[in-house]
Amino acid sequence: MDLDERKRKILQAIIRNYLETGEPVGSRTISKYTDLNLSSATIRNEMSDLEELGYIIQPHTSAGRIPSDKGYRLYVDQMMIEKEEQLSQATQEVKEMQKMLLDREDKMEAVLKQMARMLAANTNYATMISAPQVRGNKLKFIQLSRVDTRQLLTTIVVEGNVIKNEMISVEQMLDDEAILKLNILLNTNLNGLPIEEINLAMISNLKQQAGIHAGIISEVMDAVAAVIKDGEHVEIYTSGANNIFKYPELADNQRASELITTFEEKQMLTELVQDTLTDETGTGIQVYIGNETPVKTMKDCSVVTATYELEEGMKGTIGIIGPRRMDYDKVISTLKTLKSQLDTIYKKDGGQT
Amino acid sequence: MDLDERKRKILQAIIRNYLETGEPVGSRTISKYTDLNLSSATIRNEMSDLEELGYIIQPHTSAGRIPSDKGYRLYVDQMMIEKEEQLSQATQEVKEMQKMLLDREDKMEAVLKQMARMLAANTNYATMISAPQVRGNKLKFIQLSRVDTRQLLTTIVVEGNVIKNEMISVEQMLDDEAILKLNILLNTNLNGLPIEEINLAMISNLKQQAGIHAGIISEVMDAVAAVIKDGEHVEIYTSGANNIFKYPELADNQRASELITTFEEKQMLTELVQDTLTDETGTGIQVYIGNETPVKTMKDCSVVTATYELEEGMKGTIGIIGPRRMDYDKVISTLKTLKSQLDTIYKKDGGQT
DNA sequence: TGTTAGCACTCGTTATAATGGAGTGCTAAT
DNA sequence: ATTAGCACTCCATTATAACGAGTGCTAACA
Repeated sequence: MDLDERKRKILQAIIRNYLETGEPVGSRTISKYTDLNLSSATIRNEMSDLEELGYIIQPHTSAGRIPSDKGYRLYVDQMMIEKEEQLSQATQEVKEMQKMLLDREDKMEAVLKQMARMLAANTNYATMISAPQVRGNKLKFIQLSRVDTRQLLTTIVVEGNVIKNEMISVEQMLDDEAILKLNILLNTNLNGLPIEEINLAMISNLKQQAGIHAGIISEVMDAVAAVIKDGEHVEIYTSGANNIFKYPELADNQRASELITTFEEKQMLTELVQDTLTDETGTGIQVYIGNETPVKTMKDCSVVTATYELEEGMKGTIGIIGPRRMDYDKVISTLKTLKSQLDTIYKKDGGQT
Repeated sequence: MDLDERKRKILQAIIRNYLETGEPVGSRTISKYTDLNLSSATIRNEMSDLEELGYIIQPHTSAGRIPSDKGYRLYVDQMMIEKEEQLSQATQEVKEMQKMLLDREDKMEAVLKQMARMLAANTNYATMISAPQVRGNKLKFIQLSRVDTRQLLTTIVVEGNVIKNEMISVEQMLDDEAILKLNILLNTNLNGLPIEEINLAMISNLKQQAGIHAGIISEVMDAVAAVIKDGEHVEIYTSGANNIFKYPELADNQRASELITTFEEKQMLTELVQDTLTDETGTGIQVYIGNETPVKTMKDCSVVTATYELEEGMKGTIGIIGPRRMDYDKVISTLKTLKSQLDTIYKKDGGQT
């Protein structure tokens, strides 16, 4: 099953060439391309073997060969091994990003959006990036404040510094003392509590203690519930969707429409994030070739993802989506450095909401 | 310059037909289509006139005619007059939306996104919707709370209920009294103040009073500044960009790529919002045909926009972007009813952040 | 004077055929 | 095991023809 040295070299040459040109590559091309001086006829024989083994495909008789998914897979795996720990010198674009990331005072949302845009511009592929999923599930702080005669503001802070505000309208006016009491009630009972431990009994207990202000407790608890729900929702930013038009094999109406929809709806991209986060291979980089991707609309694409991690448990995903014949080398090394940048820069004390 | 009754009828017939088919329409078709019994030859003469007047165009010598922008313009204007105050019966889709809008407890962001999606699904065009621009510029409430030994939370509420939170890290621990003092300081000085009246002198005054906690005041003021900046940034949601692939005249790579980029970047859409908000025609509905749109990448599209208004000054824009041959009638009436729904439902006490 | 039938003409679209060339597979010679 | 040579395949390109929808114009008609 193993390929001998020569076959591997030829396969590699085919793939390299195809990545550049996007055209099926013939034996004569390879015969000149490689340093092993062989005639086209010899190459033809080898190619015939490679096809039989499933590494390359002939679109039709009398055309050159193109790599199959299996071929790409071998190529990528091999590449990953060779490049191991080389961790490419920071390229120009990565330096730019680094500079950007250091500007931490910006909201994380803005940074991520900007990063997606930058990656897209630099790679000429479509990109996505998911915000770090907040695992923090302990209530850290909860407070009611009077903003207005008729309006109360609830502020809820969850571990990991997720902050949620909610306005509550009240009919009868509350005096400062009542608010203070409610605050004490809420904080003494809820502070430090894992969210899932808040149950019905506890809520009704709180309500009872709140007396005539039970209604307010209800609304506060609704807001807490909303925080949980928000936390489950994965925010995803995308950029460079238009890049798919640069690759004819993706640019026909049918495919383009599907892909654009996928990027726009983002819903389906969460599957990708999920898959990436679970299936950890050690390097934190994953390559999906063609049908391997969990998102079916991307079966004609390749996807390279990297997971990054801020504090304990806060993980996010960066993904690059391009044609099968994407420049895996460049993409992977870019992601690798970017990942390590993120990991180191954000490692200590996390971001803000 | 005015068209006689017959010419107008013919023009209308041409446009109607073209809207449906997307194909150049010939004289024979019209001869049968209309109720004025005329032979194709007569129609041909009339069409020749209409072309000379610039209302229709011949793509090439032996093809039918298609409407020019001027033709569309006449058609739309005429339609707007006829339909005036008819305010179409609520169609099925509008009813759905109505139901959705009543569900006000949702975040406005979610509602708007959902609405864009719905509109896109119902019309088969691309849609955009801008969040109501917050004009509220008075500080309503400002507060520091201790969340943690090392972290303070700033909560800022601006008129119109825009809420902003910011975490501030402190080195030396603050006791409750210090925080209380700071809060009093901030509120007595800033509450009810229009944001633009906060100047350097005032800030340095505050800092002086804060003594050793001047650094915290700085950070709070930064957060206030951020609120202003946020307010200027117009949030725009889009949906149904993929719909452009349903119209061959927009679906070629060049155009599609441009349009997709426009939708993705959203930046350029703000021009549209701006234009819509300023140029008020009374009805609140505006129609841009082809080159009339302020966004140059949409020169092959038509855009119909509606402005909606919540409280005083809080205006937003809904836009529908489709091919020149869009179903103006349906789009306009849908937007009209939707607009009035929004206007009435949200009119009293505005939404939340 | 407005309307219509008739007809030659235009021109994009579609279908069909012809040509070229890149690339293969196989065979026979080295 | 390698290679030169050659027949063969099949896509892509180009050329050619046939088609037909639609026009403009003219002449006849009410």
